Amino acid sequence: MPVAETSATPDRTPLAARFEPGPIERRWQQEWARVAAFRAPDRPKEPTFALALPPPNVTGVLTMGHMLGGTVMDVLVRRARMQGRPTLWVPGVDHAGLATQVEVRRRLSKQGVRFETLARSEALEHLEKWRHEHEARIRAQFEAAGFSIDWSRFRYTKDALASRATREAFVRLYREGLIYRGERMVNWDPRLETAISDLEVTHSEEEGTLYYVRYPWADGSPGGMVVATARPETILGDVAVAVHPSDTRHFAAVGRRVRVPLVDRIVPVITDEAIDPAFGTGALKVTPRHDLVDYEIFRRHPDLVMPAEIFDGRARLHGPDVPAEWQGLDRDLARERAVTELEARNLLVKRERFRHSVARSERSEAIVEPRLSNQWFVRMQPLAAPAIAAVREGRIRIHPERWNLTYFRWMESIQDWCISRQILWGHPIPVYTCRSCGNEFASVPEPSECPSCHRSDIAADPDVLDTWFTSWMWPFLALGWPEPTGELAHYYPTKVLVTGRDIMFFWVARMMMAGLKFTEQPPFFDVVFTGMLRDAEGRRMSKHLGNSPDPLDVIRERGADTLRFSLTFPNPVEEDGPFGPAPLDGARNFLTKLWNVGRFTLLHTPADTPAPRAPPVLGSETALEDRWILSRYARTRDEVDRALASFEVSRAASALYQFLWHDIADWYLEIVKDRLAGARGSPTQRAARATLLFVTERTLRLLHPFVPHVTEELWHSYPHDGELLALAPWPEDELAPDPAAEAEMEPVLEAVRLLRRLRSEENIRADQVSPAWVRPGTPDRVTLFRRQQGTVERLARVGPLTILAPDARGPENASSRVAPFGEVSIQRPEGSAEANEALAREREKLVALRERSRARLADPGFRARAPAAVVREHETKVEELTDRIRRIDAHLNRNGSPEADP
RNA sequence: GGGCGCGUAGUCUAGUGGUUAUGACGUCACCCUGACACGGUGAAGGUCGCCAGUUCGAAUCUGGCCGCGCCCA
Repeated sequence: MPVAETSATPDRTPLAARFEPGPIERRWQQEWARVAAFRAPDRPKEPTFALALPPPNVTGVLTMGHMLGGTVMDVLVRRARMQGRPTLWVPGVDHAGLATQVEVRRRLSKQGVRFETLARSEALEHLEKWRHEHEARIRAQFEAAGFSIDWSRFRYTKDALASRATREAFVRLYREGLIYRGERMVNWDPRLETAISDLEVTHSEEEGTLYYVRYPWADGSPGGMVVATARPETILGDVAVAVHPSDTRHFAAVGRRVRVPLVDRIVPVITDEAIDPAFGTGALKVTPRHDLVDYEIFRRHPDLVMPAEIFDGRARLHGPDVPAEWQGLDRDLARERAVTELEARNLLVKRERFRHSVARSERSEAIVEPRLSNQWFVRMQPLAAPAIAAVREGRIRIHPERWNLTYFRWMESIQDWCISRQILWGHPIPVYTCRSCGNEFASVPEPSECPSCHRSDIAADPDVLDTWFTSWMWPFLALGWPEPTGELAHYYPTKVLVTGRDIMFFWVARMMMAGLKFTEQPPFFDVVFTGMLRDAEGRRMSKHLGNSPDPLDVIRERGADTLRFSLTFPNPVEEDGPFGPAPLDGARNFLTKLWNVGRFTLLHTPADTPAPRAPPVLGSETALEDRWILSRYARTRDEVDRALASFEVSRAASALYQFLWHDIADWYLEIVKDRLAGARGSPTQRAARATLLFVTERTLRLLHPFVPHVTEELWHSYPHDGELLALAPWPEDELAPDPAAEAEMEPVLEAVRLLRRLRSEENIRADQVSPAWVRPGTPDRVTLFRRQQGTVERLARVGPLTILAPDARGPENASSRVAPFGEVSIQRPEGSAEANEALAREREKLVALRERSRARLADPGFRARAPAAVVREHETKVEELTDRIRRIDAHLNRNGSPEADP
């Protein structure tokens, strides 16, 4: 294990010839852990940078989506750390009450054990076992990715502190009247036998049958009301038939009474605005206990009487209104029986297929049974208002900004939150009832007596809390709230939250509400939503579909850095995008490129070279390519900083990709090869070495947050100060872009490109060096090309390259291209036909371009209204194009294919 | 049904009023040139969904239409 001194010299590790991620990643992960590089300081100097890892559910293992979020977070955290800010990335896992219980229940049932028959303690043991297994797996996955998490501060949403915080929050809201218990229509999951929240219900279009049932008139007159229903079994709970008040078809029926089939209950025909006249016959049955809309209709009609329940918690028929022989039938059997019976009584008018929206429990897939039930709720409006204001006033910013709309829309129509669950795995609701005096009270500590009558005969509420009631406090709970811990004092509010937008409502919005309510501060200032990854078939990757590869497998096969980079480039992290072999290959290729650029640099860095502490000093002797690459570096650094400041992680990754591959590797490195291989110790060789070392070393720093292992490895082979790149300073703006150098370089690069193209068009063999000419348009360009002659010769593989005077006669037997800066020509090989098609095609293109600009200039409106600069631009363009066309014509004419200038 | 968003080369994508429309993958041709074939060089490939409008000027702004996606009912 290399341990660096704070000196220039040689703890430099030799570099393997081939990039092998596995050993590198293990080595640096161990080293980071050994020196506790990611442990947040206990007494930091401000300003700090803290971020709470969205705690994954212990339900399962991590998916690629977690890797994506983790990568974005690590980029932000590692950069902040390199910038010298005390940094805390606090991790944890979520007990995921219902979801976990479902998983454990499923596992046990495979072993032939019914969860419900277990003793409470035994069931909890199974749940804990599950939790421990998955917690370990999740942690291993995050560690393998190389995320710079402070594992010493790991938390769990059901640990003792979380329990304390949950009770504290509940009791505070309870005492303020923001939590209440009430009999409401809730979404009931009959398979799991618990209430669930609105957000845990998914709606889907499904094929169903619509039954038309005749309700005979109560007075015995012929006919009756024909009512359309998808659920004839609920007829047992009907209290009325309703029509829309303006529906003329049913005017005569309103106020009359009908006989409910199967139970022979007499009920009225009423009117209500909620009825859709276009559905069925426009007449609907009203079953207040089993439909939300019906319940609301019921409440608007005080004369109606609430019937007894007809379903139990497992959605099986029961109760006084259910015929004895139907008792215990489940919904589906009940429907069959009802239909059979209606047919037998000749009350089933018809049935038709139709598509309708079916509500299912996200957890169990069971069709949700709307059920009137006694549950605990949080009043959301008073909590939502400050959270809406925080976003509206810019105290919390959402990225990308367009999700603001979705956020506002949901927040502004927010419904009360059902937080009680009839399950085992969760924090108990801290409400107690005194059996002696009937007093109901909430208490943070477990109470031993009734605070009112002081007797100890108290009963705890049997329900537990929705998991989100704990996780909505995550950013401050994870830092120790409600205790006044150092973490809270130094690291709260956290700075940013990164997560998938699929949990915007479940979690993000609720966290804002909880933070503002309990800590009177936003829990974070920026929310960054990542996109959803899609598999090869274009489906969203999800735990649910099981179509995400295990991150551990991908890391083992391809390496963590490869995985991380493939998630940030080329597809933007904030958009939905594909994940698969193609992006992984791209990332691997890039890392190999980085590795080889590093190797090449080190090949030309003598052992006693000091670390590049400052940019190379520029002087009048400095080579153009050195100034150029330093300028490109300065631009790239600025772009990376700008992008990361606005959380555009992929834009930063892309800038670094382009710079390393195209500017450094494709151009700079090729240009300076000659200088590097030249006389030992010459000033020009030293300058090239220093410049190459500087730009590649700084690039390693800029890339480190994205691909930490490979950059750490390379950096240790570089001359370096300090022990770890992870703790090395982030590059500040040591130098500014140099537009003059870039402008001067451009004709040189363009000449190389054109000569290469000519070579290719003339089918000149790669190993053949052809004579070539450059005829610049101006004397100062002549000077430029005389200086850059060697560069053009080597990069374009031409020679000798003759630099002609602007008015010189062009070469014979050559193919030419015309550029803005002048012309380039290459000698045609023996026997090559005179091929001017390319030049003629170029001419056509230029003529078309010139026409476009001329047409613009001919328009008096353009001259009058366009900015002077734009007009001048087009005038210059026309001149330039005319010049180029004239010169093309000169070549074409000499080659015997004259064309007139139109 | 309501709302929101998105339609740019075969695929993914950059580009919020004037650019010869960006890049990646893929395709084709040539090349194992001493950092890298996980590579190099070159090329082909786009009526910027369609139709109107605003403007001197529209991929970019507005409206309508078509298609796709998401959220909510």
